[in-house]
Amino acid sequence: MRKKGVHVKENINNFTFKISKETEVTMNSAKNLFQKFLETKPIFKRREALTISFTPQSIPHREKQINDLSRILAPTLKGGRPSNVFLYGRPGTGKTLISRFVGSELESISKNNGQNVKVLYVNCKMKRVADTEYRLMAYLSKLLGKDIPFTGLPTDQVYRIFFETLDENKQTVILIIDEIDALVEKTGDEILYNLTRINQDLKNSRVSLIGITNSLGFIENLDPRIRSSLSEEELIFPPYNGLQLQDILKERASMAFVPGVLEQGVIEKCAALAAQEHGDARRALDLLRVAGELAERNADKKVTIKHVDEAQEKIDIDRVLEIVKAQPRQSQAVLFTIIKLSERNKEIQTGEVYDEYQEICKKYGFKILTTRRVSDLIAELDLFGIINTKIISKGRYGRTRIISLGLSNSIIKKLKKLLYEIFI
DNA sequence: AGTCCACAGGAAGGGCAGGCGA
DNA sequence: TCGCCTGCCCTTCCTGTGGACT
Repeated sequence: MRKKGVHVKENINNFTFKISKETEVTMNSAKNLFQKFLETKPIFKRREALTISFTPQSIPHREKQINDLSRILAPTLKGGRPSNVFLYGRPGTGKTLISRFVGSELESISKNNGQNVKVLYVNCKMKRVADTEYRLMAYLSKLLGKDIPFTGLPTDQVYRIFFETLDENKQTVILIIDEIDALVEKTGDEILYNLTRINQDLKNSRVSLIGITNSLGFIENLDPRIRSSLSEEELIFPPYNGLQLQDILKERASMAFVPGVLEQGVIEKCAALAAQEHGDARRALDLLRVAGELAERNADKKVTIKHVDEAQEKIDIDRVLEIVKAQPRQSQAVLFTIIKLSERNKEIQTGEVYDEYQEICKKYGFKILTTRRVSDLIAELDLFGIINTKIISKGRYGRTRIISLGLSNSIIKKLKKLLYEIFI
């Protein structure tokens, strides 16, 4: 006898199993979705052309920077040591792309010329990879083919291993250190002092540094000895304007999309939105890629301006959710406290946050941290752009941070749901 | 002018985990 | 196994701050 709401579905590959009516409906809708997806004409031809890891054959509106950097690195081809160089510019202005692009060109030309040139790239914002002195040295040694444990060795030994590995062969090494300001902020500038003096300890090899930073004031705060040797040459990367971003997007879109799928005005809209974000080409590419993905997901035939608007919101939500998911539990508890308080008041003070935070800790069984630590967690959330803070003085009633949420209502709603799920 | 408040934030160090070499 | 090293998270202690109040 058949049970109510359950029936027997027979023999897919000789298996017999029972499924409920509800499950059958879900399976059918999934089947329909896959079918619809298969029947829809593809939108993307080469999606990766819209990702930041893609290196295009040409880079519009950066001819000057490419020429300047090439001129600085050219002495390598005649066995000389090029000057150390510093690249400045806002995010998404092409610093990383161009340094890697010129680096790989240099590597291939030097190979043809019988020169041994190696370009090593490291991003100091890669957490747990290259964000401390030890890890940076270990990572660079690994790039040179020498594995060093994650921890355990004295730092001077890690330096020694790196130097020895470097000096094993006669070669010129171009060391690209991206987000160099993040490294110095965390570990101090001693590491840069050591790196800028690296050639004094090498017999066979030569090393040149390319430092990359978004922070224009970074170099001013360095020790003068490091400043003079690190920035022997400097290149500035100005932000792209709307028209330049359009050129970049048109070129990438022709590689990424099937011809004719982009509605009139899509590229212009992505470029305009990214131009508002300080001319960030990365943002423009993300917008176009996500708009395409949303159209593909809806099985739409064309990418429209509506998709770009949706992409804009999706990127913001995803960014915030990813950051919050990656935070330690205590930081999430502090954020949860701020969200809760902001439902009552638009502006909150540190003291209120700490009082409410203690209640939340008791409720969810977390350890209560000190005010000092919570103050740091609030500062970190501010740094991520999730909250906005401003230090004010209330005269006799002390100094405090005024805290507000810098997010739209839809993001706050999703964030609250996410934090509830994590805590329960 | 001096005092006071409620913090901000720097410095030092403790405790723990992960890992190495002897 | 033990001593040593590093990174990380955290606490404790301390000084600094700036405007209202006395």
